[in-house]
Amino acid sequence: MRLTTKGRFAVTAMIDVAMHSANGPVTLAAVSERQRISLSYLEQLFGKLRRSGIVASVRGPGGGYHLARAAAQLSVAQIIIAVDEPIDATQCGGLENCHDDRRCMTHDLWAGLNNHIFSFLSGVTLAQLVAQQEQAAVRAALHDARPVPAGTTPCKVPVTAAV
Amino acid sequence: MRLTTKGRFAVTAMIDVAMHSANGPVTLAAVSERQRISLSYLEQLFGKLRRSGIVASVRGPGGGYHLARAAAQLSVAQIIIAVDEPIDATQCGGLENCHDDRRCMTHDLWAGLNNHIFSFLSGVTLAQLVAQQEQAAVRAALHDARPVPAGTTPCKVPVTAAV
DNA sequence: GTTTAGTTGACTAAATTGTTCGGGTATACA
DNA sequence: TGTATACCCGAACAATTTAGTCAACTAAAC
Repeated sequence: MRLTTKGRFAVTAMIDVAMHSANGPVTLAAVSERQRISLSYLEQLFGKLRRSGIVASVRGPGGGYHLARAAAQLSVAQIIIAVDEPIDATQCGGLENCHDDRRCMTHDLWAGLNNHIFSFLSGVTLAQLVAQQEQAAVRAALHDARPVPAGTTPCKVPVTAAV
Repeated sequence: MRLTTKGRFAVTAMIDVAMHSANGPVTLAAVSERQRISLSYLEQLFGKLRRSGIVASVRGPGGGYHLARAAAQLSVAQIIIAVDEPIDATQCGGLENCHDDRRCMTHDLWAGLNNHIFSFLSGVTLAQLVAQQEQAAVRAALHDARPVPAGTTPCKVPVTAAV
């Protein structure tokens, strides 16, 4: 389980698709414009998502992508694994000299941590993220209706010390 | 919170230091040899770990590194954050055009997920990993004492489908 | 048949990863 | 006082990954 910006792009795009798929398939051009992700990069990502059975495509005019399953059935872990190449076992990937117990330390260790993180992200569904996002949109709308307090910018995300 | 092999190297090295610091500081040369990580790479990583107050160094003969705090007080999250450059806010990093509410979606979203993963990895301490590793060593010793069943290799890590 | 939009592949600049090299400086010890 | 040990530092480097561009192709709607 790697966790890079690539997976984040994919999840962001998937949320966009989920939020706009009420009236038919969503084109990548629309996602690209809304989320400011390059169209060709999206094409690469959605190629993988499609081959992983996470989205389905409709070709031709009026076409686009839609979720292959219900948003509640799609987890963040599935999306990330679909686009992020699996991290290779690096040293002792079944090949040869793994008799030295020290070298296995890394693998045991990260297999365990991987499982933890994986099961955590498996529990986060696309539906949850969409709901969270829609609540944020409502808050933003209410916020716009009232005067903005001095010293606060609209997009002040609490970056939490560059976590 | 990024999650790459760099952070894994750091955590692996930290476990090694924790497990061998009973009799004085641990040299990076020893860690390098045991964990098969290049010495200069370790120097880079431990430079950051030291500047983050996670380890302390002793110079001169007999010197090396030791934990700056008790292993139970050091979390995986701290280690990873020390060595992994903070992921930049990419698009609207406080700079300018963030009035479009769509663009903030990414940030809100990942701030939330980051917090989840961060708090999870904050709960995993170095002491836990060391204990887990020592149990594994005991199991390996017992395993060596008995004949290995046919078809099982000593280092058969359950890779769990390249998570 | 023309337009729309997915599909594929090659190619690129930039960043990251992990390593190698080549020098320093502080300290224990003879 | 020398010398070996080990931390410290920075530059340079190949390999990989990231993110994006370009160009050609195919399926389907109208």
